[in-house]
Formats: sequence, C-alpha cells, structure tokens
Amino acid sequence: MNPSKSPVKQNPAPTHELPYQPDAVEAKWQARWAERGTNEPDLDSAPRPFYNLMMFPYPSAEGLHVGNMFAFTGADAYGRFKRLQGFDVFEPIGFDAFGIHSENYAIKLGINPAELIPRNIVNFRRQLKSIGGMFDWRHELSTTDPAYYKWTQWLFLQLLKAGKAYKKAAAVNWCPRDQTVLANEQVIDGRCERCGTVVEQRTLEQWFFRITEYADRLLADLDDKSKMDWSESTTLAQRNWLGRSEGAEIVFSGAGALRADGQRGGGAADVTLSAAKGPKPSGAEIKVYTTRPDTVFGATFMVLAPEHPQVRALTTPDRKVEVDAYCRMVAAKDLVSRKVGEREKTGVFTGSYVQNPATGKSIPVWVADYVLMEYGTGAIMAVPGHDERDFEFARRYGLPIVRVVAPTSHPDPERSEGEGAEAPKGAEAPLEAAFVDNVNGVLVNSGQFDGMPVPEAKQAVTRWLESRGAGRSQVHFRLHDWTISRQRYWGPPIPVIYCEDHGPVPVPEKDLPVLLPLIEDFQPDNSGISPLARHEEWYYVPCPVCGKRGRRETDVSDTFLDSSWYFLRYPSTEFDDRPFDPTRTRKWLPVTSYIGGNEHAVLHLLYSRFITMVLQELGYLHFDEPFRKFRAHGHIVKDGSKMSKTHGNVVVPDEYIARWGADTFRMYLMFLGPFQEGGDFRDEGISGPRRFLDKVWTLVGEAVSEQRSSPLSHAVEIKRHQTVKKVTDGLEELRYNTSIAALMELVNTLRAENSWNQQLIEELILMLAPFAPHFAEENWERLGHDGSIFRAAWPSWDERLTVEASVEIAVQVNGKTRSKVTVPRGAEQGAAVAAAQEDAAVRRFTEGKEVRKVVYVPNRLLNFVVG
RNA sequence: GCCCGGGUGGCGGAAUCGGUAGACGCAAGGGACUUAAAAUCCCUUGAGGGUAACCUCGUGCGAGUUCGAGUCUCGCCCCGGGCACCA
Repeated sequence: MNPSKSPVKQNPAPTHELPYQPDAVEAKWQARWAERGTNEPDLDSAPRPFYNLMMFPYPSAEGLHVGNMFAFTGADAYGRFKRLQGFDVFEPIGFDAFGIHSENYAIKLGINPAELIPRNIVNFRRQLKSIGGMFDWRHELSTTDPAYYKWTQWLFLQLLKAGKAYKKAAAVNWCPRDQTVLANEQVIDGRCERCGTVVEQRTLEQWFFRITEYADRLLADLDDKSKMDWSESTTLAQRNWLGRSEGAEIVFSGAGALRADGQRGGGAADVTLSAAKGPKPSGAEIKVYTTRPDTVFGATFMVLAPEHPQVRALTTPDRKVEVDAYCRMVAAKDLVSRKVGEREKTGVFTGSYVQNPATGKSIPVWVADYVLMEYGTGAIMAVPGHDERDFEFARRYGLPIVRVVAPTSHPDPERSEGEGAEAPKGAEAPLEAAFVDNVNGVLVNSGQFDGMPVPEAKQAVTRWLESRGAGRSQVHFRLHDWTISRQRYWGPPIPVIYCEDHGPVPVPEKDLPVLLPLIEDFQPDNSGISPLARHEEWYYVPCPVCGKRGRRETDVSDTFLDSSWYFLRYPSTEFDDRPFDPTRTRKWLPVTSYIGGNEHAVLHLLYSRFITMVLQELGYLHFDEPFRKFRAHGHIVKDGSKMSKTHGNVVVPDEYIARWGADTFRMYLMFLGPFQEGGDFRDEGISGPRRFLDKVWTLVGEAVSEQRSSPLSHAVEIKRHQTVKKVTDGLEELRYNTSIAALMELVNTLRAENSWNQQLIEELILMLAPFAPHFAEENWERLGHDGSIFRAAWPSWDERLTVEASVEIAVQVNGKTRSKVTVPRGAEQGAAVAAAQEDAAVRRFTEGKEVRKVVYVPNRLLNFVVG
C-alpha cells in the first residue's frame, strides 16, 4: 500500500453510477422471484432436499413486530445459505390462526374472527414478502382453512380409533357471570379479566390424548443424537417437563395389616408392637407416591387432595360438616389462585387414622389443597422433618415432627470442618426447619436402618416395604395427559356425535370436515349454552350408527393440535384427498432444520413429537422424531426486556424497511447479536449496515465501469480465504453477527488496498446473499450474470491459505506481554527465543535475571519465567 | 423457591482447545471537501500517569489453580427469561 496516493477516489459519484435505491431493487427482485419461481423447489424431483422450517406465526391484528422479523430473517438466512451450498431448500410459511388470542381480540372489537383473521393474514403476507423471505408461497397454509382442519379432525379420529383419545372430567376456570370457560391467562387476581367476577372451578367432561403412554420414549429420544440434534436448552426444558422421578408407592392401611410382622420380630417390628396403640386405624387402604421412601419412619400424618375419591369414606361423622365445607371452599377457588396464589397451607382433619407401615403407629389423615390430585396418587405421606411443605403444615396444625435423617459430613474432605464432621449426630436435635438434603444424610430413628446413608436407604427401605407387601418401587412422570377440549368457538369442532343409544360416535371420515359454522353470536352469553349449541341446525344431527337424532360435540380442539402436524402438511398442500402424501413425505421429512422460539420448547415441540410417534405407529410415517435439528433463537430486547406485546415495547418493522430497505434491516437484525442469544434493538445502529451496503454498491460499480480486475495481492489473497472460512462457519453456527463482521473487514481491506478483483467481488456478493438477498441479486446482475444468484455456488477456501507465512507472536516475561516479534510460521522455540532476545524491551525485563523456564506456544507466544 | 441464559469501553458486541482483551459496528471529538448543510473521506477514542519511548490498572465481586485466567474451580452479587405447592 502506498500511503502517498489517495486511498479513495477523489470524485466520488461518477455520473454513470446510480446510487443504491433499495425500493426499486427490492420491488424488482421480489417480482422476479415470483415470476421465475426462484423460491419454489420441485418437490417431486429435487435431488438434494432440505426442509427449512420456521415456526409459523399467529396472525395478530398488530402485524409482525421486530422480534418476529428477527426470528424469520435468521431462519431465512440459514435457508438461503443452504440453497447456495447446493441444497434444494423448501422453505414454507403459514398461519396458526385458530385459538383463544384471535377469539378474544375479535370479541373485543365485536368482529367475527372469521372476518378478522383473513384481513390480518393479508397484512402478514405483505410483511413477510417485504422482508424478502425465500418462501414457497405455493404451499402456504392456514390452520383455519377447512382444507387444513379437515385433516386436523381426521387426526383426532385416528387417535380415537387407536385408543389414544378418551374422555374424562377435569377442572376448568369458569366465570359464572359470562358463563364461559377462561384460560389461566384470563384470570387476573382470581377474577374474570372481562367482567371482574370471581372465577370458580368447574368440572367438565373433556377429551384427552394419552401422551403419558409415550413419556419413556419422549425422554429416551432426547439422548439419541442420531434422531435429534437440538439446542441443549430445549432438550433440558423437555426433560424437566417430562419430570421423571424414581420413588416408591407405599400402602398405608388400617388395623391388622401388619399383623404378620409381630411374629417375625426384628428392630422395626419391635417399634411396630410398642407403638401400635392409640387411636383406632380405619379399615381403609391408601396408596401414596414418594421419592423419599427412606423417610417413611418420619411420616407422622397423611394428606389427601380434596378431590381424592377416598375422602368421603374416611371422613368420620363428627368431622363431616367441616370436611365438606373445606372441599367446597377449595372447589370454588379458581385454578390460578389455587396453584400460584397465596401459599398459606390450609387443611382439615378427616377424623380417621391409618397405620404407618414402618413404625406401626397410627397417624391422622388430613385433607389439604397443597396436595394435588393430578400428581402421583393424590395422597402423600407427610414427613414434616424432611419436606418443607409438610413442615409448614405440621407447624400450623401442631402435628408431630420427627427427625429421621441426620446430616453427614460434607463429601469433600477439605470442607469437612466444624459441626458436620461428627455425624451422625443430633438424632434428637429438634428441627428448626425441614432438612431436605437427600444425598448427604444418614437415617436415624428408623429401626434397623439407623446409620444407613440416604441414597442406599431409598433402595433398602423400598425392598423392605415390598417384602412386607406394603410398597414397591415406582417411576413417575410429571407429564399429564393432554386436554385438547376447548369450550370455545374459534377452533376446529371435535368430530364426535353423541347418540342416546350409541354414546360418543366418531364422525365418519367421509363427512369431514365438520365445518365451523359462521355464526353471528359467537360470543358467550348468559344462556349457559355453548355458542355452537345455540344453533340447532348445526347441533342436531343424525347418529351415524342408527340415524336417530344425535347431538354434536360443541367443544373445539386446542390450537396446539393444529400446530402439532402442520409441518407434515406443507409439502402436500395441493392434495385434498390425503393429509400428507406418502411419497412427498418420504422425500422431505423429517424436517431438516427447525428454528423457533424457546417459549415453545415444551408444549408445541412435545406435542408434535407425540403426534409423530402415534402416526408412525399407525403406519402413516416412516420416522418417529419430526425435527432432526432444532435451534432456539434468542429474543430482541428493548428497554431492558424481551420485545413482546405483553411488555408493551414492540416496534413495528414496516417503517424501518421503508426508510432503510429490507436488506439493510435484515443485515442490522443479524448483526446486532448472536442469533441464538438475541440482542438489543436501538435504531442508531442501523446506519452501519446501510453504509456498508452503500460501500459495496460503489465497489461493484467501480469494478464494472472501470473494467478493472487486478490480480490479488498476497495480503488480499489471505484475507479472502480467512473471510470465506469465517463467514461459512458463522452461518453454520448461526453466529451471523461474526459473519457480517468478517464481510465488513474484507470490504475494508479491499478499499484500503484499492483492489478490484472481479472474482473476489463476486464472492463477496455471494457471501452477502443470505443476509441481503435483493441487493445480492441486483449486484450479481450488475456484475454481468443472467440468472438468480441463488443458482450459483458458495465459495470455498483453502485452510493453508488462511494463514500468513510469518506471524507476530507475543513475548511475555512472567506472563506479562512486553513485546512482539515476528517469526516464520511454525518457528522452532530456539529461533523464537533468539529473535526475542534481540528485542530491547524484552532485554530490559530479563537482563541480569535467571531465566528459570521458557514457555513457547508456536505461532502464539513466548513466555520467559524469570526469578 | 427451582431451572436455564448472561454480566467485557460511552453503547451493541468480538475473542471460549487457558495464550497479544476490546475484532466489526454505533456514538463522540478533530480534520478534509463544500458558500453552507447533508453525504462522503481521513485521524483519534478502555482508565490513569509520562514531553516521549513507555509504565500501571482493567472483562460484576471475593478467593483459588496455573508460567499465564474474560475463559477453569469454589463462594457470593446483580440483570434477563422460563417454571411454579410435582410429594
């Protein structure tokens, strides 16, 4: 580089050069893509299929905000990158348009969602086109389209036929004034968000899917790398949601259950005999589930959920009034405040006792709402000494608290000082709080198990109980069956007809879809009848079996059912006689890459996996895991919190796109942080990418107009290989910000070096194409190419040419960098030391001192340790 | 309370096989061009000290391991997101 010559052109804008006009360029290429079918792979004959999926949006009235655009752009950049690498990328898009959000918004405006949603979709389509997504619009779908939900209903029928769907009573939030079911989000401080009435719990018959049957498989596949390459955070969330735990089911029973043990003798039996007095146990048998069978000797009372079927039988006549009142009080609470509201423990004594199978003592049976019917057996053995909730409850009601585990010394010997060391101690020490450590403890007050470490005791106590017929080891999942019923209007009607004689009868497949009628009075009213049931012409239908008058199911299905299979539909949208074509499915599925928000880490992704497993079992699919690769994107942060409607900090992208251009906006979004982590949105930063594109535009203009193609200098050649490597790696790892930074560096180098190598500029444009597709197309054309740049090939690099022949290494003295010297790449330690000893700065720090050690890291640094 | 992320210049962020901290961009200051402004271009920009060559300090806080720590270990603090009585 010659410093005397002006590094940049003196007269900037020659008359023949057009300034970069994003509006015109973007309109031109969006039109061409549509005309030429650039984004439409041949789904039947594509040689290298790559299914690039992104989570389809819910078409809200507000339109897509910047946070949504960030997600779509990042997924699109990846798809375009894969296209340039030679894959036939299928990138479909659609709309998740059923559901309570749309319905509530429609109710607020007084517009039927059936009118509102299509309008929103028009706006969404416009926005998605304006950002330049590589979408195959031939395969757009909407879950509200009868041609789609016909197959959602078909799916329900397949599950029903296979015995994977069943009906049972379950609690919902009920607003007594609006006469409607409320979602948990619609309950604010225990009141209806619309009318302010106190919300109640109501029990309704609802349809469930047996997802719990698949809990083991859903968990096991998470570890199977051949099936699932997923973000670690997402698999972890699924694991937690599945919530596998190992424990024991223990039977607590009335008098006489342990009679045999009296004869057997032994430590525990002695306890049994000596303690088997006091209140008379009831004759009942109650099963509990616990993860701490080792603490059974400390179970001083038992608690049943208020809904537990045995509550009635266990309640003694003198306690009946109080117990009934308590259960009614709990039932009247809404689900939200019961679960997340005040945590003050309340409960009531049933009057009955059961016998602790370990100690033989009679313990009282209580009812309390901190025990949930949905988990385990709906009953617990309360061990107040070693469970915080039981401790709190025991304190409040004056129930006995017994220590059965004492702390042991810390396993790390360095830290085993002080009190923990002389364990087991304090077998009699009173508990100020529950001692819940389930690893570092030994049993006390537990008969023959005294002194046994907790982990071992879990097994031993379980085996002992089992030998006495009072328990067995058991695995439990936290996962519940999936309730798909929604007592709402805006969803696909569940295709079932109720007949007096034949009960629930599936709608015959030939009669699908069961159309959601367009009704004016879709809003819930005081009649207490579901909106659909008010329409007799729809409600009453002949029973498919006997032809007598039957009634339709008036519930619709959960939106998560719509979205649990949409990716199966995309490749087959043109077939109206099958949900997904077997040949197409075999070619395109499972999904190659799926990108979406981690807010769907559990429900949507888990339900999709479940549905896929069922369809595979039924012979409809050749795979059982739907998404081979999944990556969760980060979120855009604005004013310190995630951009979302609930935070009220959304920014509309349209004005930015209009002002700066879609490509600049895409570049900015991809540059502001790592895609999987998100970043801060502040509009000052957007001028950077715009300036960058302007510079590239000028560079191309100069290369073309001046017909110059200079050979690459050595420095530029090295930079070229480094850049291709960095950009490629960044794209593959979704670290787009570093890819863009590398491109900026390359451009800075080219400008500084005054280099106009035609091939290199073409490569630059190619590497820019995933981020700035319209801009890249236009410049590709300016550079003299005819077809789309997305038919061209991604550049490659030579690893050997990414490094210079000589390298600058740091020279440290005692770990502090004192100087730098240039040595040949891969120089021997001797040569490096010799070079460093020439250096004055190094000498200053080593002179007169003994060099005790030399650390040499080739091509990196040299460290003299002096004493 | 529990589970995940994350704390690096004025700001967004680079650098994670332990090896030259601050790439790239924004903002700011100075200069060139211009009647002027915008745009563009050039220079400076972690803090402190020094005329300078240079020196000292510096990646949330406190310890530790190491020739060497943003990176590893232990103990804390703060911010963001998610889950919530799961026995």
